[in-house]
Amino acid sequence: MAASSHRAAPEHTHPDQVSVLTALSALADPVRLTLVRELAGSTEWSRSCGSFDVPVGKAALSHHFAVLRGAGLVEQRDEGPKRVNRLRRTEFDARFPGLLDLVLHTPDPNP
Amino acid sequence: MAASSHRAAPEHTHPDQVSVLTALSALADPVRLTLVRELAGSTEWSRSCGSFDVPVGKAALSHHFAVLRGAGLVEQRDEGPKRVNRLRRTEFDARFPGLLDLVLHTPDPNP
DNA sequence: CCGAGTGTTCGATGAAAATCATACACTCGC
DNA sequence: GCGAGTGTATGATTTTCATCGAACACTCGG
Repeated sequence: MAASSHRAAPEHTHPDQVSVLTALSALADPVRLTLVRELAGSTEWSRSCGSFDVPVGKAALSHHFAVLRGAGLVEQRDEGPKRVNRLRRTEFDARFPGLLDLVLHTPDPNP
Repeated sequence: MAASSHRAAPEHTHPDQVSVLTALSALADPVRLTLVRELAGSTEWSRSCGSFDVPVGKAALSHHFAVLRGAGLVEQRDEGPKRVNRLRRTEFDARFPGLLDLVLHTPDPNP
């Protein structure tokens, strides 16, 4: 039979149901910004939650991924014991054109 | 002689010195989002701080304008006893192309 | 020179959000 | 079925942020 997880599938919010305020709030955090950027530079479904280089414990990390899911930014799927991620580029771009590009390609000012 | 204020001129931050995180954080607040939107629909320098329809006291309002100034979103000038505002559209657009348009023209999802 | 109008500053308060430590749930290789 | 690896849930702590009230500063018209 098909290999399937007995674990509860994570709840996802489609970008179309996300308000501007929620989208901005989700991105207005240094840790989540790092996650999104690192995710954008990786192949889809290639990164598990624990594979990101952020200075927080795994509980906080789990929380941040929940926020990103709720903002329609990230999709997750269970793969064995790991939960792998994908940036919802096309869907999010359709809802908020240019926002991801901006966040990904705008360099910080010189101090 | 030229009419001049003896009041301390407000400190302004140019959008070029603003980080993505700061810009997003400034916009990720319901009150400030309202201010920016209302400002976008008005003639430049036509709105004093107190002329906005937001449900906060004047102390909080003053704080929000300080944040908007710090994010390079708003420019202020003293005009008599009032402090009048202007949305820094061109400059902010040059630094964060599309962000203001997005914030101003993206409708909220149907509940 | 007063008084009304307008904003800012300060200190305190309260609510929201991030974080942690711990305990739990699930998957898989051995 | 154990045990390691991975992520979630819960509860407590901390930090951050928005807010308010009151006091203060400035401008202008009388």
